[in-house]
Amino acid sequence: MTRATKKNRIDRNSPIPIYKQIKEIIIEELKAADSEGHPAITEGELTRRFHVSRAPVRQALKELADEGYVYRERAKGTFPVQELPVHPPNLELGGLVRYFREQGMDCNSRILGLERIVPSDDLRELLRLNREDKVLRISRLIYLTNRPLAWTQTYLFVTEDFQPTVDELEEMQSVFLLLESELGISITRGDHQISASGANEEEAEVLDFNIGDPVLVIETKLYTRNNQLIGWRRAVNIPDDYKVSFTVNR
Amino acid sequence: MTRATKKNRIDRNSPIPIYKQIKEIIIEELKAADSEGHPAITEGELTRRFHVSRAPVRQALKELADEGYVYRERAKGTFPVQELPVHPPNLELGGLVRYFREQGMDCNSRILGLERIVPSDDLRELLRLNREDKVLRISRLIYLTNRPLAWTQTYLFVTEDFQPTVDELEEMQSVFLLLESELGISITRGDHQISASGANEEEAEVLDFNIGDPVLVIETKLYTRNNQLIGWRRAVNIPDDYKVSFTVNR
DNA sequence: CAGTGGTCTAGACCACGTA
DNA sequence: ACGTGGTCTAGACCACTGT
Repeated sequence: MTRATKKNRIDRNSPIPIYKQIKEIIIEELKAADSEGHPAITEGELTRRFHVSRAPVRQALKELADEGYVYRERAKGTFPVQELPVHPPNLELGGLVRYFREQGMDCNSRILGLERIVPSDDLRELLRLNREDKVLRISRLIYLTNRPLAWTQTYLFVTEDFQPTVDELEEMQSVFLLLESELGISITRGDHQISASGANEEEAEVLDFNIGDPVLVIETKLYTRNNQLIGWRRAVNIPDDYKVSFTVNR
Repeated sequence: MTRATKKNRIDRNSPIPIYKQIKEIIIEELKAADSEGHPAITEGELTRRFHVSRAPVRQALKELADEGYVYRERAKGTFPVQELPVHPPNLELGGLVRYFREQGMDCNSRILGLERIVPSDDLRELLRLNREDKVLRISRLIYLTNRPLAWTQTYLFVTEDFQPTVDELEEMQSVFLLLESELGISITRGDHQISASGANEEEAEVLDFNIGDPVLVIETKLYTRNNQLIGWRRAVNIPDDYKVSFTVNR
């Protein structure tokens, strides 16, 4: 720590829980640390520093460990991970365009299609729909520096009164945000399946790619908070620019 | 619940923590449930049933939620997820062969190469090695029903006295298990990057595939428990049979 | 209103690592 | 011997949901 004034106070009147405040403070300090020393955070230290009990301190450290900021070793201590985790939201749901923009990259998207259709047999079966049910289909092409990056097709089983416009969708950058603000439905779980295949004719045309050239396909089952399967998405990605990265801790 | 005798007792003398015992019992009951009713587990119910305090019950339910067995809604309750999670260990580290075998599938593997080599410049830089350092390279071809499924090349920076034989490796099905039992080093974190590409000449030959046909490539940085980068792995997978699947909860 | 999960307190005992 | 994180107890108050 290079001469930094450390925050030693928790705001007990804040609506933000104590453990979250502690988390934020620690993340800030990890970022500020010049990766030289090994500040070795301990529970005792934090309880004394903030005058709180162990529970919020433990919850903070637990979540930091889960998120890859620190690792904990019994009887040794809690240590910062060298490279702080970055989270390209490859597999988060929505918000890809916004993420690239935040990285200062030239990224935008265009809605290719927006309609209510009768789903294919496979999709109807997957979503367990009746014969007469229709789904909302949103087809979106995402560009990075003016070159196609990914083509996503999202199918949602929602009430007819959810009628987003193309403008709204391009504005919001994510159907899911719109779903949340308009219907109060949030998508909180995604079952992803990643595979590689050769671009078919349609995909090649949309992505301005060659037929048969390898593309990365991510298919996702979309679930609401109460774990109702509400939709499905297929994303076809140009592999040169689009890679999925993430971390698995054991 | 179809007339099942419920376990209502925790073994307080067991070395297994209470919350884990509770977790196991709940998982069993979720599996046994005929997916009809919605047993709605609550904290109060469990504390009364097992005569324990809230802490272990909360820890059990928290982990079950993290693992996708249940979801929790404030002021409403804790509810089972319809489809119980399955965990194909695509991205777990090692043990792929064992997994397929447990599924009753005909899966085996062959060691194609096992040697200590001077790493490429890229790899040396990635692992931050000195010019004279050597790494252990293990090349393994995995078959499913006698057809090539995946080709993995694992590079580990370990002391010279770790000298596994081909037999040991084919026996153990995973270098990582061997590492753990021989040197006490466990690999606990993997940073994965997934992409698609066309098979190059070498990959095509090894996998008995066509040059340029799409393959799924998973490159992984391997870390020990103290988050030391100890190795790197490149897995080239036949996409018809090998898909990566996993769940993201928010 | 009673019941739920979310947060917090102030203690306790333990296994394990370091010195 | 001492400090660490892991587990547990027995309370407490809160916001929110259902009736």
